[in-house]
Amino acid sequence: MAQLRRVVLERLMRYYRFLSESSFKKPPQTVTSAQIAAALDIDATQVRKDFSAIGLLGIGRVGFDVCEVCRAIRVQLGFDQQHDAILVGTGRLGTALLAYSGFERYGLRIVAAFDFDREKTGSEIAGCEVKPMRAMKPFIRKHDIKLAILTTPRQVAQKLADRLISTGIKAIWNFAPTRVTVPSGVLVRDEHISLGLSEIAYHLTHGTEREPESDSQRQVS
Amino acid sequence: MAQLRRVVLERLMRYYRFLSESSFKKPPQTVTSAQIAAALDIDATQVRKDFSAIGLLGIGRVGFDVCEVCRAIRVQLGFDQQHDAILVGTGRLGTALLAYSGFERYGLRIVAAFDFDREKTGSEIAGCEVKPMRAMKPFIRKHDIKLAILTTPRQVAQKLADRLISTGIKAIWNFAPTRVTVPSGVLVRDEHISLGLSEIAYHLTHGTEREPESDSQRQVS
DNA sequence: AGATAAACGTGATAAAAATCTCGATAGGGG
DNA sequence: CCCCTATCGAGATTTTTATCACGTTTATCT
Repeated sequence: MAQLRRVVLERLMRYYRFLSESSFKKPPQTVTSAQIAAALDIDATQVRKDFSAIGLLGIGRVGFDVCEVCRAIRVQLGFDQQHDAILVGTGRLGTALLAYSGFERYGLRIVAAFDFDREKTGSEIAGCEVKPMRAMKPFIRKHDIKLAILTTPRQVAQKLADRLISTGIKAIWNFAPTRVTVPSGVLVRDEHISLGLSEIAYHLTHGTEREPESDSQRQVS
Repeated sequence: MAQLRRVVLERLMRYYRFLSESSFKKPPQTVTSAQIAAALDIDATQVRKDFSAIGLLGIGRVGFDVCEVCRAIRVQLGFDQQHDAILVGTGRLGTALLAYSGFERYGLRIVAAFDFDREKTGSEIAGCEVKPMRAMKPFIRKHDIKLAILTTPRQVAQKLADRLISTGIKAIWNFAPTRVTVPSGVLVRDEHISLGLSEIAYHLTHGTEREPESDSQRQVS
């Protein structure tokens, strides 16, 4: 199977969330591409193409089996496998992520948190132990951790990323408000909330006068 | 000037952050498109095209004036104007956003927070008063608020969005883990962190075997 | 001053993403 | 049983986004 592109992965996630939350799991447990398309504001053809890309076939006049779709997405995105992660930086955002229980359904479990601050180490946040930074390297090695969630201040983000990678981390989910550079073979996903602000500020500043050709709902993501 | 597309706005934000943080503001205060390109992993031509789109011209053999670039981006993205926002839902993520002081430089100020929880109302979070939900409508009207930051649980997000819009809100920055549907003329920016998880989980599950055609650094977002 | 080279602006081109079109398939009603 | 139509699959097309190619501008060196 060909490499799935990022846009496809993100749409798969959207389909998955929609189908998990929706009432389509009641009998007859089928959904059409048009229904998904309408709910998520995506073209129906696009939905079918994405499904086709992960080997899902629908049936004419019926649609797709919801359970089968969810299962296929789980397999593709690896939600069935348990991924243990550590979190680095227990500021407010780090704390919020530790407390968020929604990751478990995607196979993600945060097994430890690390911080420089002596005041914090030793305590627990949302049932997760906060350890001192010097304990990080042995912990990663011992538990063979592959993913780190970076929620530190901007100034130390790159330095910590380097440290994480030298210890064997293969993916970094970066919430620090700066870009992090990594060698090939390691994945970084920068989650800059400030990018969203560019669109919002622009919209508020330049008013609502977009081309009025469409009266449909306006949605971005 | 033509409508700027979302990808362009996001890149402008990245340029702005990079130039604000960087040392290019020292004399001679110039930067070349190639320098920006290298730092942000964007093609240099793209940088020049984006600058050209907001009316910025560089000079051959020199590059661009850093101050002028920053000013132009600020003007385009409206960072010079003050945008007052309210925050709805003072859970952990809401609290983290209230405490984040980085928005001010983009002209965004959170002037009040609202919550259903009687325990929280009346208190202050990071210097921002938490008010009861029934005070929301009069507050929006009185202060002519145009932007709301939505950090509620999934179940109430749509209902509150509807309420916000009926009161005159023109843009919603949605951090609730669900999609929010709005009428035309209102902007929603959904900030789903779980979308990032799709890419990370896929990478961890399917290993690092991407096409090895490029030995450059791997960076997304 | 003229040669040189770094950097720009922009039209042309390529690649990626989204959308359209249409023949095929399969339930449901007569 | 056969028609009708909702739905699918996938090739063709369009739109958007990114990259290339190349002529122009401008500081620096001799």
